[in-house]
Amino acid sequence: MSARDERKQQTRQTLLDATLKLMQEGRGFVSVSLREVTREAGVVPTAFYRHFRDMDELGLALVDDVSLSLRKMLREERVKAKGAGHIALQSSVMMFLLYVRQESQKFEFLVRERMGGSPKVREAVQREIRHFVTDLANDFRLFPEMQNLPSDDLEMIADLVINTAINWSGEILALASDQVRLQYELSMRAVKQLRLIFVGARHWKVTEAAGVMGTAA
Amino acid sequence: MSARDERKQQTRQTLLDATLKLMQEGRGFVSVSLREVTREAGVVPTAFYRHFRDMDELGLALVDDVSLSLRKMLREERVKAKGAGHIALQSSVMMFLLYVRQESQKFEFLVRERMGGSPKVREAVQREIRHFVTDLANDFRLFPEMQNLPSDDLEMIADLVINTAINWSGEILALASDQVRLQYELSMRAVKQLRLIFVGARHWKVTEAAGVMGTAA
DNA sequence: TGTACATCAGTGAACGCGCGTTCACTGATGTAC
DNA sequence: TGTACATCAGTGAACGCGCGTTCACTGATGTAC
Repeated sequence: MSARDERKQQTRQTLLDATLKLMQEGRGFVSVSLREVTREAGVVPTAFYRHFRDMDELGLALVDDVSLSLRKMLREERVKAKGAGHIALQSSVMMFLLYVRQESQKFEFLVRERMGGSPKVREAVQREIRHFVTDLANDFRLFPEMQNLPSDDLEMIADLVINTAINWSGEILALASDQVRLQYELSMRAVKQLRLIFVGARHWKVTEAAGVMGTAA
Repeated sequence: MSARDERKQQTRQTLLDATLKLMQEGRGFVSVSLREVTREAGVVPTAFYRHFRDMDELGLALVDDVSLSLRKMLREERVKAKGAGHIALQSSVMMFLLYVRQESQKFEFLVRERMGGSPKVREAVQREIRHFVTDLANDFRLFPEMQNLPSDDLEMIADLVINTAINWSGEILALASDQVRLQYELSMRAVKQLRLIFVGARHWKVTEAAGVMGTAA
């Protein structure tokens, strides 16, 4: 890659970073303007078109960027888990929530744009999330307790786990960094929720056919 | 209420309905302009100020409006469940999803603005959702299987159920009305997920202290 | 290696447009006597 | 009941502003010989 190409990539990255920064205070992607992005990035508005056709194209690039670094994180966790020979739920959840706060811009983007105002970006985010679900369902096959569940059920459980984790992310990002007490309580609840799901999974086959829950007094 | 007041309320409702209609195609609340709303409602832009200080105030009114009609629906379901003496998970989930599709504008608003671009509206939506969680946790006390769980755990489970249901809502609204097959599959998965949560809840106390899940090969 | 030309990332002026908000207004409805 | 005045929901013109996009440009970097 030539020096010119390198500087072009650098500017491109600056535009992506500028967008995430502008969204940091809770603004949605669609409400960030092309001119704001270039202003934040320190280039003239027309320079934008050297990199993206419009804001939607930048949004799709952002989805790629963000989900790439998330996949990297998950791969490392997976390697660690294999090394340890088991998954420690509590520490996994804690690690995850710390990572969310550390990479808050990226998670805020994903969480917000999952249901966000740009249809194209929204679809791209949902596609990536579905990918994460499939990956997790595959990981479940390594768990002895889950090995004998049908693929459908593994997907169903993975979907529940991923969506629940996205929820935690949204909630922890809504807390200020000095609300330590609330952050702790959220973490504890998150651990319990994941544990509950796994308890449900462990007892799944036996009760699958039951269709009624409880009888009121 | 005088005839003038009545017509004022009518116009106000027209503005609220116009906003929901404009958001129908997947647009976020913040991207809907004051002028668009008045245009859709058939009044002049300045008439807006007779009803709301700005769009955020209209947004908060919309949250009230929407959560009021949701609460009404839930109250009716609750009465039915008490009458029947039990909760049938499958039919409850099916009813819920049908209701989501029937009241799609309202649910789309809630689901989108839960993490949406207007901080004030977002906080109001999250407050309402927290309210739903508390209500559901109270309902759980009527279930014999759950009566002996501490309040904390009931809240934790209610939170998981509500957030999961919001997820279903978002997903079913993303499907076109002719994607019947996908809607059916989503419904089946939803029933299973709720059942899994309840299975987890039934076996909760016993395993609460466990901290490790599985052992890899 | 040195030169002449091509490429192209970023510039800067200009445009038309929809926006939120102000202001003075109109005329139907409500109120006091 | 009839009249005179007050209220106020909705009107219409006007404003300044930031927006996305166009265009012709500049000058540093890359390429061919």
